[in-house]
Amino acid sequence: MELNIKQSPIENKLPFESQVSILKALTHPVRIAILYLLRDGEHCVCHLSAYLGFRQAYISQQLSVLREAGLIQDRRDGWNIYYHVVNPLVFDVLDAVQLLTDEQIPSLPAPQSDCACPHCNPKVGVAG
Amino acid sequence: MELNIKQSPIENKLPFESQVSILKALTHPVRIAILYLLRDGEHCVCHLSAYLGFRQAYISQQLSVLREAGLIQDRRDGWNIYYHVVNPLVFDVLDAVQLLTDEQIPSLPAPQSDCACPHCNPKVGVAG
DNA sequence: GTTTTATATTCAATTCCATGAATGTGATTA
DNA sequence: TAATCACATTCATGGAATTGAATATAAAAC
Repeated sequence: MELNIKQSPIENKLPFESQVSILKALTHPVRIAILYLLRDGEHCVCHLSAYLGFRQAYISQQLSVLREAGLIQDRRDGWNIYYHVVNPLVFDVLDAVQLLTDEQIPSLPAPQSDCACPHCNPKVGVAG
Repeated sequence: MELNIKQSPIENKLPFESQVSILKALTHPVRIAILYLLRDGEHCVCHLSAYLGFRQAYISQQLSVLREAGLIQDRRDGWNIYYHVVNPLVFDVLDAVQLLTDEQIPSLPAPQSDCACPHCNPKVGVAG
């Protein structure tokens, strides 16, 4: 592929389109934070919402951006939908950006509100 | 730093702000192409303009975005202004994104128009 | 000083992104 | 079937990014 930007012969696509679309999905503090939370495995939406302190609908909006970029996938289990990172190479991108900026590595958050999902409350509240 | 997004105690800044600002600067095909060209060393604006096939003013606009993000710096030498990458770690970011997308690595471009800068035409045209 | 040369900036129009609010959907339980 | 639960989507508005066109600037040569 040539670095000639203006025309790309057949497909009429700019080069770096894939890279740009990935980067666009990453260019958002909440979405980065979601990926950090998913670094230790899958989490349900209510979990992400509780830990980040945002409304569920808002988290869903951000999840949809990451999902449409192909960075995460969902899996239903009963009432909950669990999200996980498709390709852990995305963390190499985040790590590289973090190294470049030298911004501190965030630690795992304390939840901003209660999370009632089975992952957070295993086998609690079953039959009183 | 906590992953709590909504408030950041003193400075009233979101976490990941630095990362996001870097990623925003990278989220553009022409700017990525410029960085690829700068990977083999500094280049003047007319060189970048000729090789990428864009007007000089447009290239300057994109350069200013990269410059304000702290990714590149300029150096004047006579009539020309040469740009270079400040921190080569930025290429680790680009490489990581490239690995993630599996988009082909672009080769060095052939120029889209003539470039008359001293780097491209060393000691040519001096005194006839 | 003026002119030239390389580069930078401003302006304006359009398009794209962010996000609160409201509502919709699909699986589950009864 | 209806009700509930977790989650998704749509809509509307404000703000930011994009980019062509025109103009400005700063250094160099005269």
